[in-house]
Amino acid sequence: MNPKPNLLTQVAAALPGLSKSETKVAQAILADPEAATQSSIANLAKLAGVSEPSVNRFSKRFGAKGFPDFKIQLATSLVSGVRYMSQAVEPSDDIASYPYKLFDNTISSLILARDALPTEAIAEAVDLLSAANRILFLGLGTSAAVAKDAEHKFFRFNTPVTTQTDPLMLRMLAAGGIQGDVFFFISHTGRTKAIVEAAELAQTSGATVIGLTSAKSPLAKVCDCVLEVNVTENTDDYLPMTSRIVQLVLIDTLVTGVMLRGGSTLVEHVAKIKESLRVTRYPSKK
Amino acid sequence: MNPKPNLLTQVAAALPGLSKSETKVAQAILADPEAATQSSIANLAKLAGVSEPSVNRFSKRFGAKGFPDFKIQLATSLVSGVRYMSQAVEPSDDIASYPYKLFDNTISSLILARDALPTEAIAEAVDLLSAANRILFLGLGTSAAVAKDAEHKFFRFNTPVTTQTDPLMLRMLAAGGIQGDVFFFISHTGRTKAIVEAAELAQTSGATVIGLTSAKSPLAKVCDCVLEVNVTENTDDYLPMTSRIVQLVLIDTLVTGVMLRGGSTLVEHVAKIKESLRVTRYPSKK
DNA sequence: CCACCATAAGTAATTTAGTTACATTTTAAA
DNA sequence: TTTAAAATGTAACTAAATTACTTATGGTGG
Repeated sequence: MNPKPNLLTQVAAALPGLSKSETKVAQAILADPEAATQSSIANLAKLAGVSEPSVNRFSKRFGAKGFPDFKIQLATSLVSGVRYMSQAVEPSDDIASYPYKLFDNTISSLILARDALPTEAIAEAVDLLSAANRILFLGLGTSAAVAKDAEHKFFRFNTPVTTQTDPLMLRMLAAGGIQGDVFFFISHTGRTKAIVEAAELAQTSGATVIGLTSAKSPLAKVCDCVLEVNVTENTDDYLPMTSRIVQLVLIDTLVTGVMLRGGSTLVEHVAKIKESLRVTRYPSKK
Repeated sequence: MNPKPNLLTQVAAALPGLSKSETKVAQAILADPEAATQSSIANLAKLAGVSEPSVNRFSKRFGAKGFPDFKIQLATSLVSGVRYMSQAVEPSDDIASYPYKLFDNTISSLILARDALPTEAIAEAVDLLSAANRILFLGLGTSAAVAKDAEHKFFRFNTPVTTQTDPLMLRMLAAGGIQGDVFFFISHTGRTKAIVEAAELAQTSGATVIGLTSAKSPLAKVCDCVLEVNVTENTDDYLPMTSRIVQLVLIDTLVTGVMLRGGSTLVEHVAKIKESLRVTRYPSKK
């Protein structure tokens, strides 16, 4: 089952019930688990100040076949995460499996995305967004929700922000773009005609065009700055889900980048806006 | 630095450049990496049909000190994830650090959320949503974007779906709720007055009230079914980000649950809707 | 086309690591 | 205080991994 008890946690939890030398071993491991996965049984025994068999017994107590096996389990538990290459949801899945599969899939996608972040493009996009007089987040369908979220975030800065989902309005907006405008197009496939056409219009209008899309897509070709997000959705029958999550986190990254660039002034401004919401809420107990 | 190359990926990537027996070893490992972490060098050598030193050489080729070390690295790489619990973004962060921090934070939150999933509540919510005559996703501010996303997802089913962000409309909607309506309120804090009041109204109107919020919040108290999401945002100065991601993935879970419950009929229905979008896109090359 | 060198793979010996069996010590109870 | 059970250590043993060395393979220049 999925909620895997973390070995390190287990060791910590078992501490009170352990014997003298076993406690020593546990403490030695807890002190530097990383090192424990690297050292031999002799080394760890010396470190803990006990004999080798004590370490061996300790290992077995925690369900390992022996010390080497224990080390492997320990190494695994040091990485909090998900089993790699997660699985697609199947009709046979039930409540005990599909929620975990979904979370694992999403987490995997984020990990893959993180390991292939287009940092240069991010830096460039932050520059462009920071310098913008007006920002327009444009996406259709699922990407509309992403655009809306981006609007909410960027709205807190001093720059005017707009979103639009009507294709005709989109065309008009794009055609009327001027220098200082940043058109931010969002499309997972990068092949939605209305979006690509609007991007082309915006491009010729003199505005800056940023695309949050997959590499080499038609949309990517007409952008000044492409934020590549390559997520392979493993859902043929079910709905695409993980790509927009990655998009959202990437937008968080941009927001953060713009804030960092803006310095304390911007941070204060945002804090003021945040504070304005306080009265709309019931006070927190603590 | 952060982008840690996954050992398994590395092995797969190196395949073309490997010698005959090394390829055999690689294939044996790739065939069942899990098993490889458990077996001895002799065992793996036999499995791959090569000699033990070949396996040893193979291990060293990938930067390990020896075979046992290789096994540990392999075990670690099977669990891809985040090493340390999250760190807050600081003003001193630059492009090389903050994007990774943000992704890591998000991933950590998802892992924590996954390990504390309210499965019973999810199952209940799936039942309620499946049986609904009408579903209303209601959230304000950032949660409005989440509601919009939920609407997009559930829209694909046969059930009418609505979102609303105008507080007055919200009150009226809630007051006019009837049996068969499912009001789905989204609020990270669970203390937004407009939302809590609407939930109270909906509750008395006879409709079903589901809340996607944090435990023990005012909103949670007035719900028939509470989907608890406890994410501690570690952003005082910066913006809250990770909570909505967790919310979105939880909504994905509900969508999936409803689909699984609906069986092939519903899957076909969704496929039909998906197909209807094809003509709005430029065709994919392959 | 052969010879030779370089690279690759295997064999066997050696070394290292880990485990087991047993002896000793400690601790707690009678 | 004696005794038995649990805990720990010692030393012998077993298994695993590594190294050094030998044999095979494949490619290149004579």
